[in-house]
Amino acid sequence: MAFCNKIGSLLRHGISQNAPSPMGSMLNYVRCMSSSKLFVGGLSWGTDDQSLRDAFSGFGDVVEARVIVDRNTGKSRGFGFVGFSSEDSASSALSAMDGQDLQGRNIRVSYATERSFGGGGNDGGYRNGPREY
DNA sequence: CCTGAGCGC
Repeated sequence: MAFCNKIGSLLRHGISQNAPSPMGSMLNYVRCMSSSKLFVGGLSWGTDDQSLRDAFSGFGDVVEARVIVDRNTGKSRGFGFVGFSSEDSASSALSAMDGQDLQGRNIRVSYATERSFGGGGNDGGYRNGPREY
């Protein structure tokens, strides 16, 4: 998995030798399993989980497909996540659906920053500079 | 009701 090096480099770009919080440092260090998860942005307001999964299910086995909605209003935020069973399917779907049209809107597909480590320690502030168009 | 950057508790 050569992707780990690339993603790891991107993630390590935001940390120094010292980390303010121990848990936060762990979040930064171990993040090597996001190779099969995709972040889909620029979705239409009417796009839901099923539509997202149906759109990506043709490129591989979609393990997880979720459109993020606001917790307060319950409205669609316009972006979602798609998890594949293999990296090959993920990369295939990424190159195939990135910048394409979905439900009348141009979507942006990129590797997602796996949240993992759920618990309450919310650092926030990391970004995957995927590609400079 | 309009909206359009952005990473799921």
